[in-house]
Amino acid sequence: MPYKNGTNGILDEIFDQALRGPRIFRNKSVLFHDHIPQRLLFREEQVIRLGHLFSSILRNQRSSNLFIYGKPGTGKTAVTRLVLNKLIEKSMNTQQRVRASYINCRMAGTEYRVAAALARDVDLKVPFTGLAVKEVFERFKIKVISEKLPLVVVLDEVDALVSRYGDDLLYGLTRMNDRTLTIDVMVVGISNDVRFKEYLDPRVLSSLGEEEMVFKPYTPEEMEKILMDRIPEAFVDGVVLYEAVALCSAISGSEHGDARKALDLLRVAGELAERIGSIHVEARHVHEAQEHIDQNRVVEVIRSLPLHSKLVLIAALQTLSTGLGRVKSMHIYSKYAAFAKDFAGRTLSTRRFYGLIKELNVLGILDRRIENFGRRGGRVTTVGLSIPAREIRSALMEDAVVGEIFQSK
DNA sequence: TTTCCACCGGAAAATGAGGTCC
DNA sequence: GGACCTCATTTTCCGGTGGAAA
Repeated sequence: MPYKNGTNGILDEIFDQALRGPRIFRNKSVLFHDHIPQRLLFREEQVIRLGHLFSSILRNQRSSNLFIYGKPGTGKTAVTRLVLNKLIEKSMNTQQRVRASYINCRMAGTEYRVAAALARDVDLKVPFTGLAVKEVFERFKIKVISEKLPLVVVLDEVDALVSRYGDDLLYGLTRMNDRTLTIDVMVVGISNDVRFKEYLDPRVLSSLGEEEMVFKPYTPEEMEKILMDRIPEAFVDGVVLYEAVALCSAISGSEHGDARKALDLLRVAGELAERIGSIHVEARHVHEAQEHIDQNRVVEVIRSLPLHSKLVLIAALQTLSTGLGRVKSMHIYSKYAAFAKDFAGRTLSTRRFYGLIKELNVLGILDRRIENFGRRGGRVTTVGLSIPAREIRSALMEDAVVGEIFQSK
């Protein structure tokens, strides 16, 4: 579509349409993951139970540690944060001060960063790096003991921490309730992985698992009611058609009852409807939203890949363009090695190359299989594409270095 | 049944850049 | 300024793999 006055003209038309076009959203933010609603449908039981557990802390008594598990999008984080926020609010309105720390271990990334986040939540200054984890934890412990304030620590996606760094930090936290230390620390561990408990040291398991909570997936009917509950706050009255809500519930219901997926679909469907000037959010917008989310994910993933992963992808594209459906990974490696030498100045080892192929497979871009060709051929990795070559190529073209390779070939 | 191929992949070590502490 | 720390990435080492061929 040609625009007058170049970029300025494009922006004028976009902004004018936003001002003139029909209004779809009232408050879009309630459809984002980080929004914590005032009430959580179908989770009243969990809210009440967690409230009872947290209330001991408010009475300055030691509370049982808690382990929460359930699949993604079942409300674990929302319930915990809702009750935690209420606890903090209550403690501020009364004389009973409570310290609370919520840390997402996957977002934090490393054991050091989790320890540093704990320390910062009790108002300690901790550098980004340079100290031993034990040192940071020791400073945190000294501060907590000196303050004598009850503390609630919520470690979300705790499996990401334990699977990579072991359970030393968890052990240290659960040991803080030792009778010789006169402080009350409640540890709440949240995990998507039920088997996570198998990796824990029995001492940590017996302490962390004093109480357990399981969050079951939402049924499609429950999901529909949750969406209906958010719609009056999120959208202008009468904008969202029932067919769109039913479809969002059905799609997310088929993916283990993930409420986050349902909210994403509804939000993106609303954005698409708004963009084309529609006065309603319809089922067709939900279908488009699903495609849009999948496509955007691929483009974003490829765009954010490091240079050598992009070079491996180009090598795979070029090797596969010979017409074969699948190729041996070593054929891709020789092509990659030539690109890497010319455009990156060095070539990664085959071991690292296998790692990159595996990562691209996990990301859903390459299809990696291990096949056996017997005594002559041995056991090799063969590679195909998981998504159309043109999609990969167009995402890769955005990179200056990689675009140059395409132009030079 | 054994041998052999051509990698595969786990574990540990190395690297280099960021930092703190004394 | 030197010892020591984290962290992400990469390399090195070496035992493992599984099915066709011998």
